[in-house]
Amino acid sequence: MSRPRQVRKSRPPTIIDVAERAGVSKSVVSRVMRGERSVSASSRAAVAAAAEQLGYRANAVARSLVQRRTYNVGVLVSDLHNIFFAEVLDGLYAAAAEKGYRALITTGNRDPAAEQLALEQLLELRADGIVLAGARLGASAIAGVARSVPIALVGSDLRLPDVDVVVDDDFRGAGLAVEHLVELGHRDIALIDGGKGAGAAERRSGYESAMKRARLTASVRVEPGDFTEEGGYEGARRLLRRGRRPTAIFASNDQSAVGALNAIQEADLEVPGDISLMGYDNTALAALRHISLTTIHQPRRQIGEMAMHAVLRRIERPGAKAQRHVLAPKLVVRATTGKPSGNVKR
Amino acid sequence: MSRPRQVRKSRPPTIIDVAERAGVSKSVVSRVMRGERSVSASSRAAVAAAAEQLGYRANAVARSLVQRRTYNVGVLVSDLHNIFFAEVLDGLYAAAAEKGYRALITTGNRDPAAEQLALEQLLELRADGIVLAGARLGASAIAGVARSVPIALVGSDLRLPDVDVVVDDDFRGAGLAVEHLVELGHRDIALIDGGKGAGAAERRSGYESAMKRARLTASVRVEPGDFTEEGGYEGARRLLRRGRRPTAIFASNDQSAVGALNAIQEADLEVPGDISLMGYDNTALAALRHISLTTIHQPRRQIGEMAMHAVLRRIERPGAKAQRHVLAPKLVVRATTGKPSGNVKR
DNA sequence: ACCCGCACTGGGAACGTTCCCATTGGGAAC
DNA sequence: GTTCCCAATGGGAACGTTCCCAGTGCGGGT
Repeated sequence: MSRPRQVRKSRPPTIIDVAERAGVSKSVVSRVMRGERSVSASSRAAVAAAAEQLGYRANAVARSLVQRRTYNVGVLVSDLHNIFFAEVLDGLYAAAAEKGYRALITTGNRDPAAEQLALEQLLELRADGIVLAGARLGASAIAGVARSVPIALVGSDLRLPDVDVVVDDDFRGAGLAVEHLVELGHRDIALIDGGKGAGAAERRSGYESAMKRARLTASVRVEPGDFTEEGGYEGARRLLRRGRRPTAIFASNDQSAVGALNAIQEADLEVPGDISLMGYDNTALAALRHISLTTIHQPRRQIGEMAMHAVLRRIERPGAKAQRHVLAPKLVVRATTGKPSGNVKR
Repeated sequence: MSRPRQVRKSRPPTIIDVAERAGVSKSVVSRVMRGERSVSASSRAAVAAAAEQLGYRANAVARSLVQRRTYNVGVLVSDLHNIFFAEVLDGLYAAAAEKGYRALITTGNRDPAAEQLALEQLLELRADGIVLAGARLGASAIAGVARSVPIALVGSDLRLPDVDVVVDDDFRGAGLAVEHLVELGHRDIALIDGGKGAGAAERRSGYESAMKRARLTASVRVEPGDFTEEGGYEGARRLLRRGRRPTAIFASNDQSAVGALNAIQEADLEVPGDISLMGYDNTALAALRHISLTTIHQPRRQIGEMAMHAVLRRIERPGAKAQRHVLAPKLVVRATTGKPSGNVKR
């Protein structure tokens, strides 16, 4: 009368195990799990009890297969080190959860080949939609994917058919920065450029255009940079060395503004006493009390939310057209900007 | 003779579509896709061509169902804003990719309930293993999950059966900090504590123990803090206000060190001329030229790699026992530490 | 007493793979 | 020329769900 030894490594319980234990058919279990009504109270209770006892957990893989959808939205982030994306991810997450989807994050670690691979994997996993945050992928690669799955872009302003794009209005943001400095009385405002970085071109032309509006075309100065601390440092050093030095520096992002801050202090100048300084992005860096940088805020969380909404909308209405969403930046005044000092002739 | 209008929205091609077009059976296609040999060169070519033409992409969902494994490792990160985890994720990713697994990141946004939910979802997705990075989940919740899937912890030093843990040796790291300061000649070394933060307790006792070894028990001073900039600021202010001020401050993490730096400068003291300052973690913050903080480096990337290896090992050898892995921290000397000034009596 | 409708239930097909087994044909070995 | 083996192939079952359709039984309206 020896019982058969249970040798097999126990598999997770299935809907059928639950059905047997509850004394109903698998259909009833399925209905209970999905919260359908038209199940008698007694069946419902029996199923709930059985599931609880067995530690049953729905198998999303099987469900996805039969439903031909996963309720997963893939998010491909170019760089998890970039604090900028953290808050965007918050928005993406929140928006996905609200509509019953999961966001799954992957990254290519700033390597285009790895990014391409990660994208491919998302496709194999049959993500219902994809958000590309700061992707370094080629336009053709993106366009190819866009034909088979709804896709939204954050942080890169490619204009492709069937691709949603969510961007901050960088042109306007740069304008806000210049206007703030002009209002304080600055006329000599230099820009430390962002090179090929995302949004750098828009920020540059926003700067130039605002300078023109303020009739300061003559004092426009664009110093090369690359969105890094090092680039900001070198750019500022060049600006301070040459002839008449500007009374204000507008760095294309916070990172390079911190580099510039360093160069300014090394030159024994005070901020904002001798020179005003602005950044862009309002990252955690700018908020540090020790730095306290006046900067332009992008509604990062909202950017994430909009991107997710765009994708979900096209998942649920396959015909819908992709759009371009532009969000408004905001000025954040902190301690690095002030009136120009009197000892500079005006 | 009207052809039937193709109404159905085109589904992604399956292995069967490819088989028909290539004129072989689905089995052959499957073998080609998996790179098995024992397929004739001609079949292989025909399949490759057909797949290419149709834009076929393997369906990971169906594969996972039949293989009863997904080759996904779920990574639950408590807080994507914490730059500390970015590099850990690099390591996790690299290690996973190397062994043919994918890492899927999710987060609970520092909310325990949301974390619990995210964990549940990972389980439903049938992740083959799970890494919890800085999780705020209860020990019992973790222990429960650990019975059904290999799991590794990073950043929280819970001792649970069947759970791998990877931690930096914080006790030793704090010792390194104190030893560095003692070597420079400091005797009055205060600690700004990390409260309940991860690793804070170990760092505190490491500090106390190292002070004792240096026969400086009498000058041990532990000032409350909480790993935030604000906490560091307030802590340093209290330290500077009271009686004899320390010649060196060791803040439990970089964030609070930056706060302390601010308080020190507000008090018109020079670093390291009047007072030396150390942090812990070697975050990007510490490396900023403008801050240039002497600190303790944790091998973050390696932490990630080890955690992933631990999980993969137990995925592939289900019997294997979980372990506790302790990694060695390293001293990084920058500009905020120096010899104590002469005008303080020794 | 009959029929209709409704609430509830159960069984089978399908989702797109992989895995296993059976079958085929041709070349090598004798 | 026969036998044997192996490379190559094809077909069916299985994975764990959902969805659809066909019952079943019971109550109420006529």
